[in-house]
Amino acid sequence: MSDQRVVRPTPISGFPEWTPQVRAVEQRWLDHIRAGFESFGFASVETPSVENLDVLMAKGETSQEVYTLHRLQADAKDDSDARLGLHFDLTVPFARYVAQHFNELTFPFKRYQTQRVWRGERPQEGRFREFTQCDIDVINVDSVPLHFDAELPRIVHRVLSGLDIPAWTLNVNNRKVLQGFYEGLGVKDPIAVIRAVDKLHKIGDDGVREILEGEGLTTEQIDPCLALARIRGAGVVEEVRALGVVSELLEEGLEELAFVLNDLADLPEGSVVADLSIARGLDYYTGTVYEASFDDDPGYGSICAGGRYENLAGQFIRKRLPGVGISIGLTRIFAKLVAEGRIEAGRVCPTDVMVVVPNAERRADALRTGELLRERGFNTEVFHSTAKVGKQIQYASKRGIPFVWFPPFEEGGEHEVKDMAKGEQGTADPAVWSPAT
RNA sequence: GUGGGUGUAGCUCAGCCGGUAGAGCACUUGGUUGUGGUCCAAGAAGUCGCGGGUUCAAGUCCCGUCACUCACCCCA
Repeated sequence: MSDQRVVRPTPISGFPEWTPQVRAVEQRWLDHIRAGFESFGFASVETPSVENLDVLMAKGETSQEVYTLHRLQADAKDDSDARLGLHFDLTVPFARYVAQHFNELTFPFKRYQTQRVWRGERPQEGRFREFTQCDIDVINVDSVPLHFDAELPRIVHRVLSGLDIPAWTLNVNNRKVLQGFYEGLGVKDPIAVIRAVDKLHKIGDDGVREILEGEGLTTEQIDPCLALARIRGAGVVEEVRALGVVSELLEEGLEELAFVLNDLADLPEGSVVADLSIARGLDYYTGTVYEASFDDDPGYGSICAGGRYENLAGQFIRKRLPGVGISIGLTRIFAKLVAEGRIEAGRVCPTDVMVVVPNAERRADALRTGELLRERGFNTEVFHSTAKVGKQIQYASKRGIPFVWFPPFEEGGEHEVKDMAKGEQGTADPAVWSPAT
């Protein structure tokens, strides 16, 4: 080592990265998810990593910590980039996208979008500043059929069931049920109640009661709110009605919820469950809401979430464009398995065959052999120098390459191939050889 | 943003009551001539996060700072 100064590489908190072995698995996941989305007819869309800040803030809620863009060399007066921010989810960019390409799209527009998003939060386990979301949304003019509210959980179920991950449950609720119920109780600020009840799993009944008392609710109001939040599973509609609260919005929400659940009745029991404690914070959702978590570790956070929103794109176009969407938190799920050592490492490299270069004179022949194998569909690399044969094989071994190819060491000699796992070696013809014995 | 923990070779860490750094793994080379995963031998590699202070002397004590990490908040 020289006495040159070195910039010590340190991990940047909240920006995960993987070894090739692990990345190989992640790529398989991505392929699987993509195929799952496409099997339902959703089309892929990709949007820039940045949006205008006023687009990102269109919701009016500045609760998200947005990373903004600026050039290092920009002089103090130059704020030409200051209006750009990295997107913190894919729904807002999607809404903008739909408004912008309105004329070119066919509705209802069904798209999937798998991209990284950025949030300037304090990272910790399962929570990142850069992570990948796999989003599917349906957006339509004026109204979106309720069938889509049921189709999205079905897609998620199909996709997640194909991945080797711990047991999870997708909880479903409907904002109208909560809001209608609270209104029926005469609560002044239903949103505040939704926020409080959303914390039920963490702070318990007493904690929620305390907050609600602070909001000025009476015991006669708080008790039904807590009772509502406890309702879960089959029979939710009847149980809610049994609480005796009446409101038009509540009834509407119950009917929607019942419709969705009924549509999903064929899924394995326990995979998609009605849970009236799910509220989804203060997001833009107005109807159906989804939230999935691991059964054995619900505190880890939601691994998949979404819902229905009325008119999200309304900020960008003078049309009513409601939608329903759901997002799989790929990074959060994947990182948990990586941390727990549950990812069975994939290949270090995609190479099927490594061709040995016997010596400088035979290199051209080795390259030709590599080309032939490649044309036949094998991922083939020709060793990068003329090191000792032992070194070359060792390299293949470390890289987990299953076959090492030996071109003739002398003009006119025979090719040989070695099965690294078995340690067996024999003559072979590169024009017809295949690893299946 | 608030509070706690940690910061020593590429990685995981040790370093007792202060006396100018160690292990394992990884890496390089060798164990001769065309063959890996084991073994043996040798070797290379450290601004002890950074800055300041106390001291004859600091990785070791004190202060500050940065980074990482955990909890809260919030969320995928």
